[in-house]
Amino acid sequence: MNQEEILERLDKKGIKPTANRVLVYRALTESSRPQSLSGLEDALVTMDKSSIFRVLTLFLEHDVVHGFEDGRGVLHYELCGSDGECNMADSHLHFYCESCHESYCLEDIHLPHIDLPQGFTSHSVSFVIKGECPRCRASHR
Amino acid sequence: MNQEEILERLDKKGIKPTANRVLVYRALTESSRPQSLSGLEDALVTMDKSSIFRVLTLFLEHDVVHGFEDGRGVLHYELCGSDGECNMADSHLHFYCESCHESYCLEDIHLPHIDLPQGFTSHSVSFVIKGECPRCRASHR
DNA sequence: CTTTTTCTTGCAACCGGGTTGCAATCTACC
DNA sequence: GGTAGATTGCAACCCGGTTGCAAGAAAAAG
Repeated sequence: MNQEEILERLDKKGIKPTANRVLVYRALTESSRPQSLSGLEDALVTMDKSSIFRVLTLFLEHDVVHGFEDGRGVLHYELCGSDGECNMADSHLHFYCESCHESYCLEDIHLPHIDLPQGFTSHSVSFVIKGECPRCRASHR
Repeated sequence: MNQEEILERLDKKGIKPTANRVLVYRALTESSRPQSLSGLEDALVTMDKSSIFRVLTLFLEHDVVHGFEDGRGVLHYELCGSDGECNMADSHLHFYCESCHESYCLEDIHLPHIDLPQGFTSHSVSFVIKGECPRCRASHR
């Protein structure tokens, strides 16, 4: 994704494209997997942790990215594919590798529908499978 | 559950029943819902946080309790029902109330089976629905 | 083009859950 | 009772996340 496309995407989501915001967006596009705050800190040495955090918070509010927990309490951020309104309902499963600490989107597996007992209201769903990814499995065998 | 039963349960799991361990166990039985470390700190003012933590860690290792994350990165502990070997496979869903920060066991809803893509190995599953519990829903309406 | 206002950023400090080193205490066994 | 090992409390630390603040950059007003 080139500079033009990034600027356009941020504009569509209603975000003023500062240099840092473009940097964070680019770092996310350049990674094939979702990134955590600390992963982005390593990738963006010019930026302060708090600045990255604030950009990510802004991105979350504007549905530029989605966040999910990796099952240890660490938030991972993935770019939202859609251009306009984003439909969280048909969201997919994530896998967290306990060996390399990377997370994976399992796009093909979408979240099962759950009927909650009477009185419970759902705001969001956290569903992550933890284990070992193919890469790590291969490397230490 | 009385003192006798607690001692017996700990013994069956291979844990020497010190006073503190019994205290933690009792606190867990007396709560109808899973507890977090900080919840137990409030309930057990005589014990130090680190002691509670070490007891819980021991309990986890001996399958006296199970832990799950509430979707904010905080671990909640629930007593394991079984006396002997505990079968994590038929584990159930949890609900976390974002309003009162309590978690609920939805015993009736067990985790769906997921077929992972080739090469991925699952060690554990983290599946929590976040939202508002009946109690909170009722209280602010 | 300068001034004013607003937004954005880096720094440092803080927060809370979790974790550890260590010395003091307790327990079990001789 | 005396000693070895287990258990505990305290203080300190770790790490991800978060905030207050003052400096710097950008946009709006004059």
